Amino acid sequence: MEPGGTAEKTGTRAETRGETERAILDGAERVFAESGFGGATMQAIAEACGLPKANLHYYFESKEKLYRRVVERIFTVWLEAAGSFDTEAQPAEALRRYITRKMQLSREYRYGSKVWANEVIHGAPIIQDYLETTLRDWTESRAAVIRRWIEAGQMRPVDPHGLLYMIWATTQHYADFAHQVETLNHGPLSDAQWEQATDTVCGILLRGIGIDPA
Amino acid sequence: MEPGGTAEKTGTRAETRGETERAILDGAERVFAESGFGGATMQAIAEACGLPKANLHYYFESKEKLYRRVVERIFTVWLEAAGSFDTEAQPAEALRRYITRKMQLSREYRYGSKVWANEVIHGAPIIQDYLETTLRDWTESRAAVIRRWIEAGQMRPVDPHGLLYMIWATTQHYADFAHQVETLNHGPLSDAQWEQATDTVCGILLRGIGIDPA
DNA sequence: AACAGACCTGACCAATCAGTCAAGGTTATT
DNA sequence: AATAACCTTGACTGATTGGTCAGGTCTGTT
Repeated sequence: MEPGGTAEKTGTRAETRGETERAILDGAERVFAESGFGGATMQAIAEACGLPKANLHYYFESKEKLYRRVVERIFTVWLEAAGSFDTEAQPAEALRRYITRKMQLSREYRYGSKVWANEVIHGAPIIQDYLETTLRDWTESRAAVIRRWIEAGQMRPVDPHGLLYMIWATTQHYADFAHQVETLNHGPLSDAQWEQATDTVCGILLRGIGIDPA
Repeated sequence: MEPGGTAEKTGTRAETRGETERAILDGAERVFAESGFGGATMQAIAEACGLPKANLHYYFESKEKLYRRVVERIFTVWLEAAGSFDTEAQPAEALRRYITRKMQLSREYRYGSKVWANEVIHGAPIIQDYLETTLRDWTESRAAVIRRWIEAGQMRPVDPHGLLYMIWATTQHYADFAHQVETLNHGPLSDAQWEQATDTVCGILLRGIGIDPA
């Protein structure tokens, strides 16, 4: 069989390696999301990405190291989602963009979101350092932006952290609790339903902080 | 040793049995919340409630049966929290009461909330039937109440399900993501901080649906 | 006091898991 | 073509797990 394990055509060593690693990460993300860290088995991850179990240990030292990489990946995606806070001066457009983007990510990376939720629920045993450094810095800088908007009279005075938590909670709910939402909806959300959900979240949150959505 | 295992004084058989069962359920709730279903071990639960492992199997047939009882317990508590929907005619007071109560429950039953979140994240393998029957019925009846409020012009027209999801997401966030919140807060939330968080959630959600909080 | 039935528990099993390893295959380099 | 480095994998292992069970203890009843 080819070195890549799957059927891709030959590339450079580095390319092939990168593809294999990503395939493992994708499979692991889904299995960790569906079973949790303790419930997931390396065998199940191996089957999810079509590789023999021993091969996983060749690319990732241990189950824990693999898990850490999965969590780091979704964290990075989320951090990048908040460019709007820096580029937009007006809270209305900035927040609408951020919320919309987070809703997109909930639809696109539902497994990653679930893995993160799992990790935090269990007390963040693996990524506690990220919470205390990167996430804390990021949060404080965005809270400062919100505070400036309030001082400039561009929005109603609310606790910045409380507002951020509400944005995270409401948008990630559509990924983490997707199963519950889909059960109550008698099936997956359609494109139109995702758009409506985004509108509802944006509308309530923006009006809630005293901004009339155009 | 006494029949109750722990040091309580003798009571009737039924009383003692009830107390032991509750002690096991409490310990199991915490362990399941901290480690997930797959990660939790019967040994850890046994230690959490100070009973030998074999004793657990005397009171609860299997790990799965015990888990189910834990999930059912928090579900029941939540269902009872929504009396305000029935007794209050005005959306302002009804919703404020419901949100406040849910925030209280997030503080008081943080482990139960986490177990529920875990279960739903993993696709509700154990309590799918509850989602399709009890929760669905409950949700539809509350959505109908919200629709009546909208028709009566007592609140801005929003998707009732979307609003319920936002209430659940924002209130349960303070239980499920308590670890993240506490890390960013440099410690557990004080009484005053819980009150402020409740005010922020109530204020934004109520204004968001066009109700000016008195 | 004696009996029955409920309750308790240390010791034990079969199954499963993360991780290892040695042997063989493939690719790049000279 | 020869060599070295990299990759793949079936088979194995020590440790852990959920669950069992036989034999003991305690409680209520007669």
